[in-house]
Amino acid sequence: MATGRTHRPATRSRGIPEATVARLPLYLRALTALSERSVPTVSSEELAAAAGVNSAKLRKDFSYLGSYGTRGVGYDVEYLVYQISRELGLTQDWPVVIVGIGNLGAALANYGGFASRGFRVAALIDADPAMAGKPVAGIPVQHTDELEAIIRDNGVSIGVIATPAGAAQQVCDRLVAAGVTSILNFAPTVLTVPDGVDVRKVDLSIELQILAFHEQRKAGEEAAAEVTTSQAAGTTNTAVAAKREDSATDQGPDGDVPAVMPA
Amino acid sequence: MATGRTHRPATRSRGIPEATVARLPLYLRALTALSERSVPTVSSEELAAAAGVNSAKLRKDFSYLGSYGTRGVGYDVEYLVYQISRELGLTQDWPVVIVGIGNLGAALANYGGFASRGFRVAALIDADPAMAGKPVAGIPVQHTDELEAIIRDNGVSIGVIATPAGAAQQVCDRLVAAGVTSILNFAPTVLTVPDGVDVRKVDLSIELQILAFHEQRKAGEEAAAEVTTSQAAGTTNTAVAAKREDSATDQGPDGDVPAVMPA
DNA sequence: ATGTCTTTGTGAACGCGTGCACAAAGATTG
DNA sequence: CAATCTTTGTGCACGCGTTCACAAAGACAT
Repeated sequence: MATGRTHRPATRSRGIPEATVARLPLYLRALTALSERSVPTVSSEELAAAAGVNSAKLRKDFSYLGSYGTRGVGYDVEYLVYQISRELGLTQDWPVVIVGIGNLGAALANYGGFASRGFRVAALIDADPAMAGKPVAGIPVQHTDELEAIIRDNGVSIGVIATPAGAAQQVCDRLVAAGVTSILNFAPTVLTVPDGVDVRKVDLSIELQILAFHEQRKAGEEAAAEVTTSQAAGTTNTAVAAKREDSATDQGPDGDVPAVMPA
Repeated sequence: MATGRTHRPATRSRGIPEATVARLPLYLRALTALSERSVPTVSSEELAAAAGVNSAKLRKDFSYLGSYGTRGVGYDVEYLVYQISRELGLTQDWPVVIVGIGNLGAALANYGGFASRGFRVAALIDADPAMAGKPVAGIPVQHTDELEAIIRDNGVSIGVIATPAGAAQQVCDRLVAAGVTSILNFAPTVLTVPDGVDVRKVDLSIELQILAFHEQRKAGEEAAAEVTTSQAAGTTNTAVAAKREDSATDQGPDGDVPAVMPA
């Protein structure tokens, strides 16, 4: 179901599979919650349930990081939090710039989870001169002209693009030329980047379309079932077995306000 | 380039792989752009380049829909737009509710791409009584108390959750109980839903953490390379071969303003 | 009609990710 | 110290998705 798609076919980081890397933040979140409740240890079974994954998968994931568990007991929560944080590079500070301060950009700037885990909003950038100087989330918006200087002076390597689709590639090119090597793209466009630059995309429109597909399929099956079984009673089957969502592959929500691209 | 038509409607809709479904919106977007430029046909090679995927993969994807291409010519743009739209269920109207009208919820409500492709914002719902009646994106916000009635009266089957993490599961339960069977979750939490309900999650925090991982890895390799190769000249390799991002799997941005969950 | 050229559609091989099932490791109890 | 019980770590098999490579199909030229 979900997205979580890997981008590059190759580049098996350092032995850690891409699918595992995508799940580490999930484990980290569950572990942090346990840590706050002062739970000392967890079994793979418990943690897997909290993260919504298979316990065998979780154990295999952790095995790529090393043997941090104790048989018969489980995993030490604090220790695991540290190990995963370190593996994900969250023990260091990551200055991030957000380009395109429309509705979405502002929402991202205000997002609390940003600062909580090593990420720091170094600057907000927008092409509209009228926005310049106006504070958003306590940070004054700067004009696009300053982009290169901002990247350079703050040592920014991660950029978030929340511009309309039409401006995304251009912004991307400038970010990359200025030294950014990781981009999180919210604009509904396929970005072309040089080798060595990572791009992850988040596309609302795509997510909705995927849901619509399954919704349509469900409706079709329901109709078909209704025909074959004459008239069964309560067709509205309300919650029976609980199923957990699984990390799917890839994709997400999407662009900004005046999206140029249609779908 | 004439377009011989030998298409069979090929109702094979049942066996479409999930990975293919996730790419169809991508193709559709590229095709729509071509359509607006009045391009009559495209080859798999051209379209694949526009969508950022392998051409063989694209052809195989289309083969699941049926034989809509013409050998020696390519695919008829308009026809393909229609077929994919139909397959994705975009030829019908999908009323959607957005729950949690904070920064993110408002951004989503204002998002233009919503209406463009079969999706219609049926209602905005928020738990804050002060928000009730206030128009956002031209639509008056309604109180959570109305949730069940709204779902029922509008026949809503797709819900978007943009609440803080702490409220997400509760909102989800109410949506599902009211009849929603597809959920797009922006809150940083794992949602538990009954069987038959689809959940896709979009988590900004996770995306950033994945980028940080690769960024750290790149920094490490760079440092290692620097040691081995003494001092090579321009370490700042600026754009050489263009590599396209690929549809990954899963995941995305994230929650709302006052995110309760840490990471 | 025949031949050439382009592009599709797909058979087959390969690699990654998932989940089962179990042996090994360690804690715990007596 | 021995027996028992719990939980990890992983070998293995299976299935999905990707990619290559090519035969078949059709357009186009002569």
